[in-house]
Amino acid sequence: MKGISIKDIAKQAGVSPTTVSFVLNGKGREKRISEQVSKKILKLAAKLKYKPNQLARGLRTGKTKTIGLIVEDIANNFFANVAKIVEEEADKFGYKVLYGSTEDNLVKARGLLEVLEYRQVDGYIITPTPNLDKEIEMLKHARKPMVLMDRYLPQIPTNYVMVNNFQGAYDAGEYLLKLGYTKIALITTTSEQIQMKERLNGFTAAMKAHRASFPRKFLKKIPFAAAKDEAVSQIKAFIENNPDLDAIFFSTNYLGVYGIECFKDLGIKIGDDIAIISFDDHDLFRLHTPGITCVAQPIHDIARNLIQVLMNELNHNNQQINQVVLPATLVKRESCKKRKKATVQ
Amino acid sequence: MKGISIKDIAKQAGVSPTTVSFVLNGKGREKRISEQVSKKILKLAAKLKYKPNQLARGLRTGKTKTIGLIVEDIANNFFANVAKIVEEEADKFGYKVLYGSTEDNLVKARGLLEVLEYRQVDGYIITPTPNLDKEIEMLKHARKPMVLMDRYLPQIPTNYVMVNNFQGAYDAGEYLLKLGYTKIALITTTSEQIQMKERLNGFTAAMKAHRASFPRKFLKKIPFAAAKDEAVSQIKAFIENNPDLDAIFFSTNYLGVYGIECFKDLGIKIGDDIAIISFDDHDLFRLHTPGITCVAQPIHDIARNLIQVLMNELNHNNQQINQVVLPATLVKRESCKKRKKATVQ
DNA sequence: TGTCGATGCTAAATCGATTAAGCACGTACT
DNA sequence: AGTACGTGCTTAATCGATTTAGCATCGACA
Repeated sequence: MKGISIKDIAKQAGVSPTTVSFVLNGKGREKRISEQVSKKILKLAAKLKYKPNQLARGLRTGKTKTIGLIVEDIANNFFANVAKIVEEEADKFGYKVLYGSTEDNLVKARGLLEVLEYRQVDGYIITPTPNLDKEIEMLKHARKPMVLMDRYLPQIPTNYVMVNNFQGAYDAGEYLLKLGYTKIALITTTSEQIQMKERLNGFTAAMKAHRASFPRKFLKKIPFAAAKDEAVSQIKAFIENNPDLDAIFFSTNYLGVYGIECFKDLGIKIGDDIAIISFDDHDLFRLHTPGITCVAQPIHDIARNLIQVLMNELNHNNQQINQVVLPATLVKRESCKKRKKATVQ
Repeated sequence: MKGISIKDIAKQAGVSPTTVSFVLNGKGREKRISEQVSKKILKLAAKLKYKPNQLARGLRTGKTKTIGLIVEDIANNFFANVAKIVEEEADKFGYKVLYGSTEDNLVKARGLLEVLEYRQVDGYIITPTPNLDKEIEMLKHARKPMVLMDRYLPQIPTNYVMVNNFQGAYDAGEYLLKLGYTKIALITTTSEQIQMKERLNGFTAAMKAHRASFPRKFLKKIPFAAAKDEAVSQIKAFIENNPDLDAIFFSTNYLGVYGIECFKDLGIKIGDDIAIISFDDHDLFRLHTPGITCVAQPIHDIARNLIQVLMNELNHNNQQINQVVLPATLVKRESCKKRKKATVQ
């Protein structure tokens, strides 16, 4: 039942556990263990299928080779995809991943951080919830390797990897204008988090840059905490109260999904009756008829950079801060068509 | 930098580490530690923000309170959703989850199992890849708490939690027949895994039960290893070569997604020109226009049962085998309409 | 003959918790 | 007075690996 330990090998080889440890850690030469003894130990280890107990090793070395991944929702398309690549990339460096979803809830995030600390993870990849500042500050102060994703905390300089939210939203806004749309709404959340602010800013900037009007009433904020049904009915009401709209930009994937649901229920034809763009890509957007134009995040790059930045911290413990901002890509599909009269060239 | 240990508390409280351990483990009464001392220790622990080192605890007790979750693909809708609930449920029992994706690849699965063993996970939730029999057998032999999901290995009696694939596929087939479709194809994979076989069997059984014809040429198997583009083009070719088809049942979610893509490319109208049903539900299916009828798996129930079965093993180490088969639900949407002449009542 | 250095290995402490065994003291009971 | 028992705590071993310090042995060399 119990596993083979270094002691078992030592006994069978007629040497001390120390020697076994040296050899199995590749320090045979350095520690001047003879070739014969080394070979014997290596053979025995293979024969007995020795598996080093990572708990014992971790206890002694202080390194668990584990990283904690805190996402908003592992069942969400975007986070699930990032999680997958993160796991693959971490594996290349010999690290395993413990994950958890916060639902963007501060209490859950605190709980996760606490558990990860208990478990002595070596580093953290964190999607911060609102008001997580204190906890992040503490991790930073404790010099724990850490990198934020999807958003950052403006008050605290830390490593992060994100998409360029401003540019993505700007491109979306500009694209709609160039196609000739003039009455464009932005549907976003009430969340005060930086990524949402930047999407709002990017969109507004595009409107300004092209001297397009963006009246207050064309900005709809859905309470972040709203359950799905509530959100859908608010979006429906907004659409019905603004029949003159010709385009809508949804600032995040689930709002886009809700939006599609609303149009479906209301019998409004996307692409013909109204143009839409959503932040984030999704199978649903690609395969929907009509296809939904979107601002896609570079998921592979995000995940790879997350691990790269974290490994940098883990290995060199340098205090240089890495802030990676990756470009968003506007993926054009049929939900936005060229209007007859373009107002902007 | 270093954390507070039981020794630090002991020193400050002027007692031995043993006493501290007893109190913090709630064994104060049982071990006859006085109220005063208990209180003092509890206060100190709170004040110093003591976090027990799970490595040390695990090393001593042999329990890591960690479970390994091996899925086919964490980025896949179905697995991501299960993973989320698994994490939540495990958390209720104080367990954390280490995950990994196999891509249904034997070598990757072996690697994951090895790493999980190194890390001394207490139990396993496994989506077995083909030919993983030997490894599962070994885990079983070592009496490791384990439960399989999504599929099982017919040769090895183990715990598992699955949807009723036969019934799900049967219901789908029968439903199409009752709607009046007569030329129904099944698109599945070449995978020989049990869940796929049972879906095929269920579908065929429905055809037989209603004396409907199901010619060989209406069964299309897409090589499991096929990349997405290859799979899509094979499905396209199949559809074009069988213009007389009036309905198709896709045996798994990604095939259904590919199918939708094909129909979109080919300009065939789902619901009007052809009826389709897919196994597994998906946002995409719900929000597609027309909505895609599907055989939904009870994701919450699956995840809850997985944890329940595993906790049972972990706590009682009983050798009773738990095999849970949960009902699939046919979710009716617009991709299947009633034909004028029904051939079956 | 004595010292020095290299060679090849080992003893023992350590990481932080758990836990079996037991010690010292006080009280009660015969 | 002596025994027994209950109370309240401690000592020390243990889990399995890593790592520092150092012990023999041998040959070379003065």
